[in-house]
Amino acid sequence: MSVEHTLLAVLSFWPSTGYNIKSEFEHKAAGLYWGMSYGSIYPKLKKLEDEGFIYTVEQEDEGRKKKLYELTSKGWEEFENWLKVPPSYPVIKDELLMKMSTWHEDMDYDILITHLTKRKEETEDILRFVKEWPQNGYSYISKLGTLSIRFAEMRLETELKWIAESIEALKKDDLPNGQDPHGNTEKLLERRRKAIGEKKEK
Amino acid sequence: MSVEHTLLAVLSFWPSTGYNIKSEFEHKAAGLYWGMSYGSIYPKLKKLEDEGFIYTVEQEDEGRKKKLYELTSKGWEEFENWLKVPPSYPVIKDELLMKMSTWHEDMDYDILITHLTKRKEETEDILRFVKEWPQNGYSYISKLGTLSIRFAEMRLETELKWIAESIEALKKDDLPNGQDPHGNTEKLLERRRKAIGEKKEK
DNA sequence: GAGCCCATGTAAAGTGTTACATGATTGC
DNA sequence: GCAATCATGTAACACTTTACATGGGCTC
Repeated sequence: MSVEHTLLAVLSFWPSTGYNIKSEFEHKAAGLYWGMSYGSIYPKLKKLEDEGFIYTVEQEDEGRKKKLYELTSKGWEEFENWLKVPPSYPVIKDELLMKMSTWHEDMDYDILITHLTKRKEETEDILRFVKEWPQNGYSYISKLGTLSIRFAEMRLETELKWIAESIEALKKDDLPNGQDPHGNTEKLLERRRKAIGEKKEK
Repeated sequence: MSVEHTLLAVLSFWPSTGYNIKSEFEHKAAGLYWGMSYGSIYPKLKKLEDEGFIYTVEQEDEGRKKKLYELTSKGWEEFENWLKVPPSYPVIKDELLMKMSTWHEDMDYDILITHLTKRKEETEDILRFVKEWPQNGYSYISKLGTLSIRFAEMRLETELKWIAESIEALKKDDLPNGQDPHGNTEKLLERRRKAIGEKKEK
């Protein structure tokens, strides 16, 4: 029931519309929140309303009609009970790590360096945002929110450090030794060459 | 097509069975890989075989009958083309951060400390595994695999550092100031109390 | 009046997990 | 002989995204 609880959590800050929730999640703040599409948000909001966790505060004052949702007492209770449940361990899907750790020696390292460089730029962008966010003067960030953001900051900085080290190592071809007790590196290259019918280069 | 490519990547190391792939992913190595269930693995392997990316090497020598899958030349090609595609930015779903940043001041901090402590233990377990893995003498880890593991190590150590700092801050009630230009903290507590009909404590 | 952002919603397609069924072999 | 592990597979369910439909207001 995680999407529902995320919605309750967002609504705990202040009453919001479905559209608004989506935009809040758009810049998704470096892993603090994760994205949701309208296709999940609107039906879930309706469901939460049907079940009595939230209610609509119709708004028409600014010309546009929109549906503001607010938590009911049942909604607050559900939200707070969810807060008390020990969180499950985070899931990280990092394609770069997957690719890097399955990269093989007949594949040009330069392409990998390109991937790392792209990642570096993206991470720098997010880090810049994360650093400015708690000082922009208008966003609401609670004391504990600041602690969470501190984590994002530390994590992103660690990542940049690792990227720099990795690019260095790749450029100098100064890579650490792996662990290959059964000569797998060679076997892999042989299997590959046999399969694609290539003769050994170098 | 990400699950498919993950399967090709795993098979690039050596021919494997569906069962074997699942076990490889079981300890999922700190975010380097992510889990898959039999319900995805077996149908996808069949699909990949039908499409000519992998083929079966029937095995019956050890009593048990199992289906070893190996990459075809088309499979190697597809795998390597996938390696060349710039990876998308990682998705992190961290419920602890979500809960922490939406925690409010009428919720007992002790529970949050419990969550952090649990997370600390889980992270320590994984870190221990990650550190021993490249030195256990039997696992195959390529040079680039070692670099990836280095990242996992750094990330986990950063996390532990942040957890320690956060627990300290919570215990001493020495939290950083947030950013609250519109008095949202108070508004939130008022909305909540109004909703659940509680009078202000403290 | 064209294009863009605000705003709500749905149907179909895609993707994945859970739970079960089945059966052989190994270790105690 | 019984439990655990090895091994393959599927059907039903859950969950999400994609793509579309709709319409008002704002700005140039």
